[in-house]
Amino acid sequence: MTAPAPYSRISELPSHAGETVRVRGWVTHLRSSGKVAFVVLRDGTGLLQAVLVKSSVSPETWTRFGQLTQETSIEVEGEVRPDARAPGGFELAVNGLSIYGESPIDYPIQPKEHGIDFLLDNRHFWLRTPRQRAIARVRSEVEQAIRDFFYERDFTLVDTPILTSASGERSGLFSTEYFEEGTAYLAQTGQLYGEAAAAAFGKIYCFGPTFRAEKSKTRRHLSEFWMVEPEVAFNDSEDNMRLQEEFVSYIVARVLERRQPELKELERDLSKLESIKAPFPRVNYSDAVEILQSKGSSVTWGDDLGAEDEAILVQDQDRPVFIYNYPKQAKAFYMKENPDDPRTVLCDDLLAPEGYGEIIGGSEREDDHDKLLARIEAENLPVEAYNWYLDLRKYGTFVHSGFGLGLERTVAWISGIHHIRESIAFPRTMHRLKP
RNA sequence: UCCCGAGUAGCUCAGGUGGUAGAGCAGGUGACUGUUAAUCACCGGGUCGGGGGUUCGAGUCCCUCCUCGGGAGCCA
Repeated sequence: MTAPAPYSRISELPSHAGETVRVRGWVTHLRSSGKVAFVVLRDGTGLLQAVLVKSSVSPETWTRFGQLTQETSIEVEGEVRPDARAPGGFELAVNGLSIYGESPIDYPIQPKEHGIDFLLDNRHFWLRTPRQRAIARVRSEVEQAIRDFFYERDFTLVDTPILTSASGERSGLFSTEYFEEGTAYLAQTGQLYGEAAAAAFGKIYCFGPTFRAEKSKTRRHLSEFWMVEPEVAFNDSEDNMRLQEEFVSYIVARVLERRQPELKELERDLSKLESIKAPFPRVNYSDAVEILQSKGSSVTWGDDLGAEDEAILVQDQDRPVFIYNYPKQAKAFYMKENPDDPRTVLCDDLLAPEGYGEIIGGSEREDDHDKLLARIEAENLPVEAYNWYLDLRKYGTFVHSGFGLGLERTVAWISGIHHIRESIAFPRTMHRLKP
């Protein structure tokens, strides 16, 4: 009795040419020509064409081929051999086939066009398709690049709470009951906690899911999205922007270096990514308003910039653009007043090219206790919830800056996909909680 | 919340001026020894989103509700 053939993943097959191996996976295509049959299977590392010749397999094996349907999970055993006609250049000459789990004929995803509602309802299956797997791998690479970037630069990762009492942003909050403490809110940002941690470690970042109950229905919004937020003690707003452009350039370079097959699957124009190198253009908010007005926009000084305005500012740019120092009333309470123009705050938005919109919002934080307290009161925020945050300005206040980068927007931009919902495995949008 | 658009077979869609529905793919059966989203022949498949109205008659016209999509605002 001989030992069973070893298992191999599809990507490893070229190194097993001439050997007999077993491969496990899911059926993606079936073709039959009477006495020769082809099974294409997927195992997450690639596609394998397995060939069955009726005269050289057992009758039982031939019968089992007839029972296969799309997405049946199977094991095939056979000899690996090079063949130019096979996808990947190698195929398996099958001598054994076993079925792990059958798949009824009503498997919903077909190799054809589907509508978006149908695909989102079947997201758990949609993930199995080549394009969606490519996006997910780009996302995974972006996340790893984010962690490596900060690790290499001696930032400490600090995980911040998701259940919070105070919020950092003004937009919609998800709430839930919290024991005897009243209402808790799902975090919209980890920033305030990050600021506390920056005084302990100097350089920190947090990275996790954040929640916005905004009733937004656009291709740039999710109600649950991932945000990475570094916070650096003694960085001013200029240092902050330099960190941002270095960070974004690093992420793009990493994906270009390691995810070529995925970018090819996504038909991404690589030249658009290759030009993403620091430094990025910087446009002062006031200058931006003048530019926009000269191009016919109706914005007036003091307004936040709308989606159309942002599109105008990035058109013809081959890399992201900083818009910095917005009016105070357009921005959050924690941003530091600009000493050179107190109507504005020291902050920046980083707008991605090709119409992907704002991928980063950053600022120097208000480090003056009294000014910060005045802003909290002016916004009618509950001061008692911010006492600990105000304490940071009372006990050894320090210049510090940080920013938040939206992971899904960044992944959508790098992948070149139209809608942000495909950049996370199970998107949460206004009208979708399943699957 | 506001402004558009769409709901017809499992999926993607077509159905001038009202006369109770079609195609492609998927599925079933058969043929084929090298297929690449195989090909060819035949077969089955529908509460036309729900409700109300006009009409002899509504997928089609009117009202209403629901669902979904696109966009705006807000933001990452």
